[in-house]
This record gives sequence, C-alpha cells and structure tokens, in this order.
Amino acid sequence: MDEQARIMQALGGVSLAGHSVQGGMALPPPHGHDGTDGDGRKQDIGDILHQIMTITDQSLDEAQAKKHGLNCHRMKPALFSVLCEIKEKTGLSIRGAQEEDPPDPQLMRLDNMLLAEGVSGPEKGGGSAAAAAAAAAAGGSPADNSIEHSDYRAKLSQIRQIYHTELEKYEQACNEFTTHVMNLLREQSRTRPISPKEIERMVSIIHRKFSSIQMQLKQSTCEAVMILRSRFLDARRKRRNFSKQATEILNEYFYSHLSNPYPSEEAKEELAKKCSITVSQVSNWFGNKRIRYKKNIGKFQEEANLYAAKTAVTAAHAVAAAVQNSQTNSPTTPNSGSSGSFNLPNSGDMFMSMQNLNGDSYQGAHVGANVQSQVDTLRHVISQTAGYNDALGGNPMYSPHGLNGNRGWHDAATPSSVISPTEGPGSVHSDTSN
DNA sequence: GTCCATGATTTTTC
DNA sequence: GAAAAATCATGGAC
Repeated sequence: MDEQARIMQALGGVSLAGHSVQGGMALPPPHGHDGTDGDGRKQDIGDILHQIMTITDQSLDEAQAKKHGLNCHRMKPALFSVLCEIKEKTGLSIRGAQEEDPPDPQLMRLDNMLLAEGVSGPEKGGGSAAAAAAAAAAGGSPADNSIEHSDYRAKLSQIRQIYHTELEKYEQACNEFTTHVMNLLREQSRTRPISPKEIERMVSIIHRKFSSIQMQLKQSTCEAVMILRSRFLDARRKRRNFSKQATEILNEYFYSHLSNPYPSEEAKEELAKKCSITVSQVSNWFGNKRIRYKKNIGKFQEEANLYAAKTAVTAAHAVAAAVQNSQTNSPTTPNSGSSGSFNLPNSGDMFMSMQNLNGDSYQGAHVGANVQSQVDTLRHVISQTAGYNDALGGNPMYSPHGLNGNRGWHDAATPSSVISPTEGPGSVHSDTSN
C-alpha cells in the first residue's frame, strides 16, 4: 500500500464534524456527492489530499495558484490538525532513528592528528612543536634543523591556512544552506504540517552531510601534513654531505684506528659532537666506510696514506713531547697532558699496548680509544722509519692481500705496513675482536 | 643527462 | 643486537 493511500485510509476514520467541504475553493467538484453524506466527505478530502500530493508535479505557476487555493480552503485547519496527528504518530518511529550517533572514531583520529600537528587548535607552539619533534626524529644536525625547521613551519602554516579557509567556507555554506532549508520548511509548514522536531532533524541531516565533507577536508589535510612530514623526515631525500671538517675528523679516526675501526659508544659520541652530527650518523659513516674500504682497499690507499702521514706528524710531535716529559719527570709520574680522546698517553702505556697487539686484549677495556689511536699512528711512524713507506711508490702501503671475505674486520684489511714491529711482515693480527 | 661519491635504509648473517 | 652486505636515493662534478 502506498503512502498516499495509507494516509487517506487513516483519514477515513477521522471526524471532521463542523466543517463543510463545499464551497470557496477552485477544486474540481467531487464525483457525485452532495456534501452531506460521509462518503462524499471522504471523497472530498481525498481530492484535497490528492491535490496536495500532486502539487509538486505541476508547473510553478499552476502549483502556486493551487497552493493559494489550498491555503484559503476552509477545510485546511481541520485537515492540517489531522495531518499533524498522523505525523505525530509516525514521527515516533523516526525519533528512534534519529538518535545522536556516537562520535566517529575516524573523525576523532583526524581531529587529534590535526591538533597534534598544529593545524587545528592554537597556532603558536603547535606547529613549531611538531616541527621540533619532526626535526628531533629526523636526527639532523642542529644547524640543518633550523633551516628545515623554518621550512617545515612555513609549509605547515600554509596547509593550516588553506585548511582554515576551506573550513570557514564549508561552515558558511552549511549555515547558508541550513537557513535556506529552514525558511523553505517554514514556508511549507503553512501547507503541510512540519513540526519543529522535523526541522531540527532536517538541520541535523544537513549538518551530517556537511560534516562528512569536512571529514574529507580533514582527511586531505592530514594527508598533506603526512606528505610534508615524510618529506621532512625522510633523510634520504634531504641527504646532505657532511662538512669537509667532519669528514676529515671521521677519516682521521678511521685511518688511525685502521686495525680496529670500531669506535666505542663514548668515542662515537665524541666524534658526533666534534662533527655536529648524531651518533647514529657516526655509526652509519663507520659502517659505510668499513665496507667500502674493505671492498676496495686499492681505491682508498691514497686517502689512507694521506691521513697516515698527517696523523704520523701529529703523533711524532706527541711522542717527542712525551719522551721529553718522561725524561724531565719521574718514570712513575703519569702523563699530565692526556685528557682528550685523541691525546697521546704516556709512552709506557703505548708500549704495553703495542706489546698487546699480538694478544686478544687489543680492544680490551684497559686499552682505550686514545691509546689505540696512538698505537696505530705510532705503527705508521715506526713502519715509515723502517722503510715501509716505499709503498707510496707502487708498492701499496695498504695492500688488500689476504682480505677475509667473512664477517669481521679481519686484520687482512689492515694495511701490511702497520704491522707491529714485534711482528713479522707475514704474521697475522689477532685483533679481530669484533 | 650521466656518472660517481656518499649518507641512509633495509636485509642478511652471525 | 650489532655488524656486514646490499640497496636506495640524492648531491655534485662534468
């Protein structure tokens, strides 16, 4: 049964006592009725309802005229109250359906994210805090951070501005549309019963529709922020070569610890501080350096020699100073000038370390990075004075022979010229303590 | 545009 | 879990 028939049937049982359905209105005359019997009344009401139902199918002018006619019909108040009654009854079922929905978890997530990223909420702090967090996560150098920080902030602010403009537009459109619909319903309420609750429901439907559009806006804003964030965080995209000075410091350490180029955590921190990079960048650098050096020792020879010579000069000066120091001071007096990581320990320690080169304790706790560094350097000095520096002219200073294909920094990767004077040229280091 | 160097990331190996 | 090895992606020289 369709709605129209149902309503008409319902109206059949409603008393319209006191209201004559005849006269006044330019409605088609009821079929064969005199306006006094019940059947005739029903027929008349049926006709009025029919006209109400079909009014939307008619042209605007025609409908306007009909509307006016219906509004002026003397039966209208009675019919109106009956329709209100029916609506009230049918409305009960609607009421149940229009219960407030629980907050959408997806929308909540988006809102939270926008708030966390500083797109929504207060402008100050949010964006920069997010940028700072992103910068911290990126692990870039402090100097780079400031540049990228402002870059990130500028782009975030752009996104924020677009988001707010669009949001404002949506809200304005929503308000305009709501007002328009409410006016329309109010006007329509003259011809058909529209309860305030119904208007309210319609408004909430409109708001729901607009909030779904808003959700799309929030979604795309979040995506934009994610893209920005990933670009900002993706260090690969933003790879910057380390400064020349930083590379020099790292290389110096690497070549002066060639027998065991595995800096301790403390050494890494120290290097990181010196180079203005992070500890993980230091680890990356050493990881890359080890593998690339090992893969192609020949290629790195020149570089190795360069750094070896450089460090040797420094070491020679330090040794001279140490010797002089030991001559002037008592033999038991500790070296007073060995405070920094790369400072030379007293000669006694160094000698002991060199003695240990054949032992497993080369990387032992008692042999710190300082000592180890100087030992390597001293080996260069000794080897050079012993005539091994011919290597520069054809005979490689660091030869790749015996390179171990297996894991670990096999001493075969260590230059042949840096073999301890206590060892023969063909002897094997045992400092594979990695 | 190509090539190489290099920093970062991912996968493999121990 | 750390290091090796493989791979990716970018910067910079040419």
